[in-house]
Amino acid sequence: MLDKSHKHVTCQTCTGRHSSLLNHFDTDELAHLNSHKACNYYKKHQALFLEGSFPRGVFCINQGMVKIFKRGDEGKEQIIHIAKAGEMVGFRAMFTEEAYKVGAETLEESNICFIGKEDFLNLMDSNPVLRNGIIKELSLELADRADFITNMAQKSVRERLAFTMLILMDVFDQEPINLSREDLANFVGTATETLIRLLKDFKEEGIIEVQTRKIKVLDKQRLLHLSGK
Amino acid sequence: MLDKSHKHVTCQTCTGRHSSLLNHFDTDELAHLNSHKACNYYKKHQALFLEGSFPRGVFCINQGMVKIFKRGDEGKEQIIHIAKAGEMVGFRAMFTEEAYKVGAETLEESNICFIGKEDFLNLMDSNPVLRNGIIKELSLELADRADFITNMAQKSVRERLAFTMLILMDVFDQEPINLSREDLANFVGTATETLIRLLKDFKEEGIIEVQTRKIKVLDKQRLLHLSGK
DNA sequence: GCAAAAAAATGACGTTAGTCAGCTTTCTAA
DNA sequence: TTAGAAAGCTGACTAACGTCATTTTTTTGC
Repeated sequence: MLDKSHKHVTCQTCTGRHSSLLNHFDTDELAHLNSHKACNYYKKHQALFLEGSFPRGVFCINQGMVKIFKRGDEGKEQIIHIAKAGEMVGFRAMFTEEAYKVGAETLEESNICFIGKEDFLNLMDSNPVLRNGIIKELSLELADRADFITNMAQKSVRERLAFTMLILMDVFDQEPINLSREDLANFVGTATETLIRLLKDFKEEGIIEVQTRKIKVLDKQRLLHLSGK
Repeated sequence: MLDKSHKHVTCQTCTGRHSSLLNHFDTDELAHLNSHKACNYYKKHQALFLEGSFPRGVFCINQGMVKIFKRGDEGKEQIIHIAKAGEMVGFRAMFTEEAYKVGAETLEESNICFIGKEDFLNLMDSNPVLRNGIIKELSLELADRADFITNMAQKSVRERLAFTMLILMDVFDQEPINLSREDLANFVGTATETLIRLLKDFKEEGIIEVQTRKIKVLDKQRLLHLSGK
């Protein structure tokens, strides 16, 4: 349980920052950032922003996990990305000057800071390292998405599940994967029932171990092999 | 047939430029750009760059069309995007400082200019409008890709074909869609045989008219409806 | 700690779309 | 102009996966 009263995370001591786009900030910049941000506790399943709303700034995940998703025509979610501590979300739409094309929601209770649009754009203007970091980040994500699309188009659900579990192992670090079956299905891009059946197969094949909703990977090698890499 | 001898397209008179990232350039900038670029004639099916190679600059399409694609594990291409006159390709990987994750190849004979990495990065450094234009472009493409992924995951092949044809109507402007069945299948994300069968259905339903490989859309409304928008 | 609600699991069934094999039309280059 | 190659097309078959209906388990709030 996170401490809800501990509202002000300080950027100077934020552990996620070191692996983030803000990792190169110097003392002055950190102080400035720290005084211009707002810090918030989010409970599980709370929205950061909705598809269709307009961006007012960027979110910086201090602790927790956030799913980025898009709703298809029948209302089914497709999860595009899961962001973890140190990542920033919500800045892409800020640059397009359009409404969000995706939504963002916490997967667990989280501490998330907010930097207003003005402040962030000013930071970018005055800080070429941040600027270039963002350009690089956007470009990396584009390459990732090309991969995602190709997987969706050409791999079986079984292969995609293996691939998705490898991504999730990275997101959950050493912890067991802890997502609802529905979220998992919506990330893989399949029906919940199909996902459940495949999980059962994986379990019977000794690839994973399941405790209610928590999934522990026993055989990463097989996942790598199954996913076709 | 393009004039192969006409090797030097001048930026000042390039028609595609007005709808491109370079549309705001002033006289001096254009002159500088013009003298720093190289212009090349590409024949049909010629590669601009290969997956795995390293970027040396950006390509600016003066005339023609270029497919951007990624190869899946079994070697099958997945087309991610089709770029037309006025678009720039190849700059995304330049920012990541990694090898290309996608390949690019002309779909028809084309005139394409090349701007070296150094020159282009210098332009970006000194020109905030270009810089912001690129950030915006990257962000827009990311939103597009989220859409693409969701379509792939949730729509039937028939729906995806309708969706793809709408995109292609835009790419081919008023001309009939002119792609090989294989490229079309690789864009929709299906087997060539399935694509051919669906085209036949569309034809019988009066949605399209087919002349050998050229496809003319007769009923855009139905496509919109079919694609689920 | 219990009742209600939500999530997970299972079974039966039908459809979609992929594969393979063979045939026909169109394009290309000598 | 024509032969060979490439692209396009068709048919038969089947596996993968989605849907719907129902049951079981887990979670949640009082």
